[in-house]
Amino acid sequence: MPDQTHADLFELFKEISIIEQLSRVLLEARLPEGLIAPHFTVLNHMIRLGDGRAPIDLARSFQVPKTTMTHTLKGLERHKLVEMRPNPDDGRSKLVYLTDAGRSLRSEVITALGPDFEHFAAGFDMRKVSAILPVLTELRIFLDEDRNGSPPRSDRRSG
Amino acid sequence: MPDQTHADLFELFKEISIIEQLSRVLLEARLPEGLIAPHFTVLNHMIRLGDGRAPIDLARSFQVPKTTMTHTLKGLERHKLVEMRPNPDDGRSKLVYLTDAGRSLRSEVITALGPDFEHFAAGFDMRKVSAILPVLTELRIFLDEDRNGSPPRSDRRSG
DNA sequence: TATATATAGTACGATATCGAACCAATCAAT
DNA sequence: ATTGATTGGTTCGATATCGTACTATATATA
Repeated sequence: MPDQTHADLFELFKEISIIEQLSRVLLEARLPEGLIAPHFTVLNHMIRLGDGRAPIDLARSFQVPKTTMTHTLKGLERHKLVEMRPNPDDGRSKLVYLTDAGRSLRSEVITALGPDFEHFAAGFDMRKVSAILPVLTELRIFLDEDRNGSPPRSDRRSG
Repeated sequence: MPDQTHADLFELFKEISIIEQLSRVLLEARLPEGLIAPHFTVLNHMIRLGDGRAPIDLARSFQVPKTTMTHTLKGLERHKLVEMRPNPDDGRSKLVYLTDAGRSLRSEVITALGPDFEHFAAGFDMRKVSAILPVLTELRIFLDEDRNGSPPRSDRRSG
């Protein structure tokens, strides 16, 4: 039997995995037909951190293989939520830009989530959420920086 | 702009989504070829809560469509980590049992994660993990119970 | 008992994820 | 400038996820 530290970490990741799944289902229930969580996540990321990045940068940010990002971006393109332009500084790469429709959709989804959030806040002590948020952020940053030290299993990092 | 409650919840689920993905990559790096996180998760679940349940029960527990669970169990069966027997009490259903190999594998994976956990504990204040764990559990329980009040989008619930 | 409804599981098709292999462009080292 | 290694992106094949539709069995109700 592992020690308490191991047990806590095991439990931590188990709870997080379940919460991720349940919250993903909630999000996807508010997305238009044909879009799933990764599509929305990419839109949100670009609005927050700026568009005009290369797909490979997005793949790194989300820690997914570049083939996966290619596929996700194709979906967003098909729905006219982003558009791809050539990168004037590098003939190999493209740059991803949000369309007006992309920006609008992101806002609409957030609005549509409002009642879900209200319902949540009505049944759960939001002070507890606020209390754990900084730790989760710290945790995410730690894991995110840490992975850059581990050998990648494939082209998940940098190709 | 949504209020602080909305912003916190949005942030909460975003962080959890990222942590889930990073931790899943860590777990899968320790799994044998051909097995991914859901396979391990099902093994772990059966060891903790007992085997001999029907696939539909597992699907409900993990909040995945029953077709997904069928597929996951097929993978576990192919690797001889579980075996399916008919349910003597219900001709429609089967019961899923762990094999010795299944039990062993689960232990081995946990052992293999040991160094990862040690590394983690060396770089992150474990008291913070212990502190947020009860809230995450409470959160998971809330979401999990809450979903039973919402209309399902398909056969994710109960078929 | 007969029939309608509900449930467990599977088959199938569409899309998603991901690793391997590949191409074109870039960069590094002469 | 030439050559070799690296990098961004795509193609392709394997597996995963999920919704729809279907079969078989069970349950409810006439």
